Amino acid sequence: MKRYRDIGLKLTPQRLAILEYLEGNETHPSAEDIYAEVSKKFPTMSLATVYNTLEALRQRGEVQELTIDPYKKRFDPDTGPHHHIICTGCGRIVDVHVYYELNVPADERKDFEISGNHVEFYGSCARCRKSGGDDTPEQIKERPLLQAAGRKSNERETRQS
Amino acid sequence: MKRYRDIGLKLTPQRLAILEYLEGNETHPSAEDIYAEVSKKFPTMSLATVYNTLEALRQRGEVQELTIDPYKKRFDPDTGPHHHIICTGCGRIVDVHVYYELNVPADERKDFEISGNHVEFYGSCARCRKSGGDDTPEQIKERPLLQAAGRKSNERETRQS
DNA sequence: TATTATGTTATAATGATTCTAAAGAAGCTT
DNA sequence: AAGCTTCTTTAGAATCATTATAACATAATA
Repeated sequence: MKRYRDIGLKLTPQRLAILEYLEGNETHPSAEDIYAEVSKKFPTMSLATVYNTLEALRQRGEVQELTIDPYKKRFDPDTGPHHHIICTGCGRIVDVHVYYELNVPADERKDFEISGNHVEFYGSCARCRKSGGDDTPEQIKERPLLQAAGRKSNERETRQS
Repeated sequence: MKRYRDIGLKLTPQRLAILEYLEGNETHPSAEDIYAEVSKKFPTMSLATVYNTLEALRQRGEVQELTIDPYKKRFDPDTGPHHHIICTGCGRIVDVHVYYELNVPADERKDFEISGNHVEFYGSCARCRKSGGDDTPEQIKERPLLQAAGRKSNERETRQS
């Protein structure tokens, strides 16, 4: 990830710590997750700083905001094109570095000009399949994260691209 | 959409109105949108009723909750498998009824058992491309909905499925 | 039509995120 | 290395979407 100075941001210790935590991180942490970790090193730090920094980075294309988790935004330092699988049991997210050719035929495009795409896969991770979800966050225990109904992986739709 | 009784829900005028509004609706409304409309007919109605009903329907697989809009949940009465394009200018969402074969190779699957998928396309609608986005919601004017960085539609990733 | 389980309502509570205003620190400029 | 200016941090309040609560109302059913 580029150094802050290169992208027009002042370099502060807090930002460095956030950057360091994010660098190569594949857990797709929420702002809270980042705060929990980074505030160990900077106990007086404010959650707002995390949000500020994330937003600054996002605007400069240095992190991407994932909307796949209905409970909160998750952040991904990998800004290259890739997709994700989310565990509907515990919310764990992993990367899928596969390229899919996804064309939208004109009659389905409704006059939109398409600039990008992102595939969300739903599934259940090894741990959740075994353990009955012991480490499942409370939130999810109460209201499990359901995938889009009917979106079975091998059901067929209208046509193939 | 099935009648409430068939899915174990009491039929109330409020629910009927919500159902009616949702039936065949392709705008992917938020809870607030639904409330705005339905409360015209039932002025004493509470937003909570909308949320309750949506949640009840969701649990029974009668609507699906979309997480594509970072500002709020959007609801879709079409529970068959399909995908979406969201306008990064104004947040409008349209359906994409196309089937894509999306296999995740074992080495990218990280022990997940995949049960479904959903493709989010980002783009800009005809209206936004012309009008400079005059009808863009305040929210989005202030902080435009950015698509995942680098997720250009024709960039190539690791491999093709 | 009485009973009972459910649904509705207003309102309070929650949780994630954003805003505010004051105090602090980076990065110049000298 | 001191001063300035501007950006950043901070604590805390504010906001917004969403969920919970508890009293009241009503649909389903016998």
